[in-house]
Amino acid sequence: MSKEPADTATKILDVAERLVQARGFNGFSYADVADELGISKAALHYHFPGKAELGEALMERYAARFARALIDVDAREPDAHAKLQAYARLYADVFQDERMCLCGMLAADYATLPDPMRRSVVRFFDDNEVWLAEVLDEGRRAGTLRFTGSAREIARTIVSGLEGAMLVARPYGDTARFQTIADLLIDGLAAETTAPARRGRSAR
Amino acid sequence: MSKEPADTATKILDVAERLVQARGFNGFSYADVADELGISKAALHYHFPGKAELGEALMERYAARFARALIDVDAREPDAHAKLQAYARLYADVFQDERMCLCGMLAADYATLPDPMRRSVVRFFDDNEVWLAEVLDEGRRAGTLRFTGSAREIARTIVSGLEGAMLVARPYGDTARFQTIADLLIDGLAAETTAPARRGRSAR
DNA sequence: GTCTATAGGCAGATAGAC
DNA sequence: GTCTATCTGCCTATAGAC
Repeated sequence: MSKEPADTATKILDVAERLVQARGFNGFSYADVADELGISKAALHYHFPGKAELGEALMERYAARFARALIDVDAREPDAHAKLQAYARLYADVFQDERMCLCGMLAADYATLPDPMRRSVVRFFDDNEVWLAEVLDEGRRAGTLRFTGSAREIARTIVSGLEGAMLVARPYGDTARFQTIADLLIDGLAAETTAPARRGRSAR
Repeated sequence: MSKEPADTATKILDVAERLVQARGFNGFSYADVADELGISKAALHYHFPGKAELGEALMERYAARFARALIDVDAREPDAHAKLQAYARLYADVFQDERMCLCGMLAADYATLPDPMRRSVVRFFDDNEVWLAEVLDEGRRAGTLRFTGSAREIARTIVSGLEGAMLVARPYGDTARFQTIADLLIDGLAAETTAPARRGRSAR
């Protein structure tokens, strides 16, 4: 399903997305995208008036795609721990050909971003934390996850841990390096036992 | 100590470092630095022939400063857990006025960096992992840290966890957000108890 | 929708005077 | 060491023909 020829706007977004994920928002140009697609820069400006608008469209599509992926995970995985692993797999899937998570990359470029893009980046992290916190609470209620303290704080640790794992593993071009860290985060922080910040009794 | 007037080269490095940490390597220009110091771009080129050389000098100084800081930590903190906390504090100190860790930021810009800078970034992460792994092993031997599995993998999780925490917390301009995650990483991953990846018996 | 042509600005960098 | 002046090239963006 959904394998139509893909119109120009979509092709532009595809190429731009890959370039931003690999090189950052200040590391690619309209010329890069135009050359790769064999069209003129003016054609890009027809579809996206300026780089700011292109960036917004990029974020909008990425966030929507990610939201759909989370709904899929909720539908497919019954267990909270499995949901966390599926969540980490979403990141692992992105971590190909030198790509960062789009929002992780834009978080690095944050100081130079136009305001609408900034808001999208923050919203992305917020949404992810909310989803993760719900999964964590759900797992704790069901007994498949054990942790002490705030689910929201664990959620933040997972988001930033996965973003950081991509950031640091990318220079090594090493998927296994990312995966090992992701496993430690998920299995160590949220499953089986986790040490509370101070003086908590250990689970099990 | 060491509060001499600071020569031009040092002032250039100071300004450039802050700009790179805040805006990324592709988000600042010679003109930015020159304007802020009230000198000409040509003067910058006298001290650092090109942006690549400036970047290398930036990395060199940053790595040396970080290495000294680790030696200080080793000298001041007797306990492995305290060393980890002091290590996290090094990151927290950097996390001011919208700054990222220099190497975290350059990891994001990695695809666009000249080769010598790339090597410096990787070396920085390698050195940090080696130091952390030694602290972790030392703590395990002394009984102040408890974890199962490879110290090197835990070390990688800490490095990327702290880098990711900076990356994600920065858009919120929230130091507490960073600190909470750092505490969870250090106290949860390396102290007291930590769950092994699969089916391990829990410590304590 | 896509093109060519071009504007206008800023990037990194150099020459040569002081 | 630092300056002014300048170069060349790329950047984002627009105008107007097809």
